[in-house]
Amino acid sequence: MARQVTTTEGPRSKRGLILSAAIESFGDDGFELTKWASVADKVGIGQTALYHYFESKVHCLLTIMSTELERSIALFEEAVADQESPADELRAAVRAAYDVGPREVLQMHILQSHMDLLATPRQSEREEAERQHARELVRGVEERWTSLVERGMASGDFARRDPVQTSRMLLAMVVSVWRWYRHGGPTSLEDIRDFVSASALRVVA
Amino acid sequence: MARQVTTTEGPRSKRGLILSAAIESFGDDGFELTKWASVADKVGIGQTALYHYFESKVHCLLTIMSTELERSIALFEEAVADQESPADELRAAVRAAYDVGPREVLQMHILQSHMDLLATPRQSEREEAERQHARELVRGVEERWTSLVERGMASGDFARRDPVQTSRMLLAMVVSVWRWYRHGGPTSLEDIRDFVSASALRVVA
DNA sequence: TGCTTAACCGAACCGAACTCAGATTGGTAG
DNA sequence: CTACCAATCTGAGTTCGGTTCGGTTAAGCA
Repeated sequence: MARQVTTTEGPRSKRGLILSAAIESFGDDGFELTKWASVADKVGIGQTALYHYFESKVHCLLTIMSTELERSIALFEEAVADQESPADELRAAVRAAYDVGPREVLQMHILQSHMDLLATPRQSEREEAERQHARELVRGVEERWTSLVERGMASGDFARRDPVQTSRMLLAMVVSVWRWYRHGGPTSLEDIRDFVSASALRVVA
Repeated sequence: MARQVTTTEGPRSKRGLILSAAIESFGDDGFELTKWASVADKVGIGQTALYHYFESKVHCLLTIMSTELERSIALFEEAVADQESPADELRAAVRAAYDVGPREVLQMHILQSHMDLLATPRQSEREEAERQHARELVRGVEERWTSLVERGMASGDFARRDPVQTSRMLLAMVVSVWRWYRHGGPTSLEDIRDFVSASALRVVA
């Protein structure tokens, strides 16, 4: 019964507003705790209007996750390019990972908290497509970190070890922050970034 | 409207069976995807009988999380005790973290996937109590790792850095595994344990 | 001015967690 | 052996929130 869901953005589309509202609610209160209807309220439309833009609450969540993954990859690519050494690449990658505003903090938090949603297939076609897409992006992130590590090992800058496991450790350190970090909290992102950066370099040493 | 929920185990109590069934379902299929009623089916009781043992589906989840946290702490304590050096303590702690059977793998997976549930208060009193308890246990885990790190820094075995941030990095590496590891998968827990152990030592170097 | 279609809505639907008002059952005291 | 109490369990609802149905409104455009 494939519902009609607008995929191209019209001029008076509220898709962006819905996404922003959802990111705030999902990020602050949690996905399960936020009522889908409350997102509609925040935007100022009826609940059913949401289904003009997203097939379901989960579809909206998956969209948020994909968006954030795409942004992360883009920033990673940009940061890593034109670096002198693998060590510089690693530093740049970590720096890029924490080059975020309040909104991206929430998005990363949402992403990390619902990663396991990507593991099991979805009933609806559109949701499943979005899930596959997000999965590919996650894969892309992992591959980029792994190949960064491999470059470092090849050049002799990093110690030779299993590059997949190594990149997993690095990624674990980098993303773990989003589980507890809150914008405006006691620790600054700069401090975190520097600490993670230094730790990461020691892991590949 | 506090419902009567048995807290002491009677001889014909099915609490343990329910927990086992729930761990399997929550772990394999995910908490949100498993129908609470299906857990009742698995045990062979009516859906409503569940409420004799747990106030809600979430209460059951929180109980599983607390149980696993208690087990982890106990094993940590046992492992760390009587070690020669802080480095040995660290090795022992990592070893203990991966000293698990199939059931504990699922429990750790469930625990890690729903950590953020501990962040926001619950409506029901009993759920809230269980949540606070789990929160305290998490705090306990963090404190133990931090104090391990502090001991190492004090003795000069570990480099002097922020012990809280350091322990966060270590913990991130150790627990990140439970997000992707599945019992019977391609990588053995021994390999993982050794790799994490070595990486952890480099982080504190 | 009519036509198309993105955008929207009220009312109804439905599934799954949960409540209610009792019924069994097994151990135990008399 | 019987009466009784507490633990254990149940079928029949209720609730709540995401979702569907069957349309209406309004912006852009020939």
